[in-house]
Amino acid sequence: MPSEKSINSRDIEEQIALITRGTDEVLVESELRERLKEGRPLRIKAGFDPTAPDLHLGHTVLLNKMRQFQQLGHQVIFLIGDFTGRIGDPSGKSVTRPALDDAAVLANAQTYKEQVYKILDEEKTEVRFNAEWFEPMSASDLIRLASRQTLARMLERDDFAKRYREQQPIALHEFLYPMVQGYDSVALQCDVELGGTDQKFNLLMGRELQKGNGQSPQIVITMPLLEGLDGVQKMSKSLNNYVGVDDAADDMFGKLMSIPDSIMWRYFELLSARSNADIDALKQAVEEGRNPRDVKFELGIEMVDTYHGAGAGELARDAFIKRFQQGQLPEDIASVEVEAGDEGRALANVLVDAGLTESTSASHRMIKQGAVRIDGERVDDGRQLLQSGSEMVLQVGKRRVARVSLV
RNA sequence: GGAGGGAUUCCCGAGCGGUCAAAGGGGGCAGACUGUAAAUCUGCUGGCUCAGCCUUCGGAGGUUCGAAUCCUCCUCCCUCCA
Repeated sequence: MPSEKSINSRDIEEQIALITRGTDEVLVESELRERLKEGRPLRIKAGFDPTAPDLHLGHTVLLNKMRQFQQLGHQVIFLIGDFTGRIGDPSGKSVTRPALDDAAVLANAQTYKEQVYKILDEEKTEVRFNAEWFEPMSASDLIRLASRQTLARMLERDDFAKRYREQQPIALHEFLYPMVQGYDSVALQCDVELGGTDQKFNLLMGRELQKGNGQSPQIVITMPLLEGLDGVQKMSKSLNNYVGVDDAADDMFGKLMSIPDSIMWRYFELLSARSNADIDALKQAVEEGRNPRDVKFELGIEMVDTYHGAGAGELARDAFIKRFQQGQLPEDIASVEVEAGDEGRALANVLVDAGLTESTSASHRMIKQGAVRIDGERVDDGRQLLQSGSEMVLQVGKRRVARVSLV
């Protein structure tokens, strides 16, 4: 970590170069330059929704940028939108989110901290909750805030325009979301706000509101959204195409191996700590015939090392090779006890009891498709009875395995 | 406040009195193949005591031998007018 004096000693252009690296947009770069010249630690904000406490690699793109600011000696504010979370972010689906009670918000915040400090420097992070300034706000304050924008302006936002066009419902309170989020910047007197490209509208709202409150408008920096495992849609929990920072090492590695080759370089660019020169060297190697799979191994190893400690990556890779390349069973198979009763229990039901299938209907389907094995032997009858006292390894497909003992 | 349109299985979307557990696509899962859980091909995709049975088509009633399909009321959404 560089010391505080580095702010002044570092060349402004050098800071700009680091800050803009990997960003989607910096609005407005000239303003950023002016702000940096002031020579004080800038207040850098990024907001997070308290309803989704499990961070995934998509979030880390932003967190890495926050850390860079910390390294340059600036003040990073990790804002937890406990109040805004209750409104429900309009982006994406129109499903109303459940209201969270205070206890749940606090618990989520705690989870956030544990995960976030794998990347951010705890000492240099200010954690804030926006209920702090919104709870005391009166109805007249809120209406005054709402008066600062127009319907036409709101409908410029892509989310809203699209939903309006497609005849999807837009509740009025959703228009308040950008206003409220923008007001956070006023309350915190931010110099810079970071967010995903999908947040651009909300981030710019902060500028508007700051101007209206006599503050200099914050500089807005958007980071590209990381594509999920499918390589097309953005990484998100709801699309189930994410790698969680808390995922088990083997899981994390396996998920990263499943990304299409085409998206591999994007992951390197946005997630890897490697220098551009190193990444270019890897690209060069693949062009010259190196197996892209092996380069993907490198990516998996680096990510697992980052979140599970040095050395964990190589272990995960070895386990992956054994299991998927050589078809061996994983080393640590979960053990499950299933009650069989006096007459024994049908295989189809045991699979459900052991959590390997969703329903007995699903069991029968899997068996019909040749996906089920008992101790490595493929079976074709789901009605066969398994007697109590026996023990076996049950597999459904390549990924679901359990050591089952019948009692 | 008025007029009209709509709500279908995870999602989109057909169906408009029986042959509907409900077309097609997406997603997901499985099998084969492979350099990987990539790509490609094939199959499956409500539940159960699974060659049979049971429960689904916004909700509640009703008509009918029989309703996702017809009627009544309710809830929610969209469009136009005010």
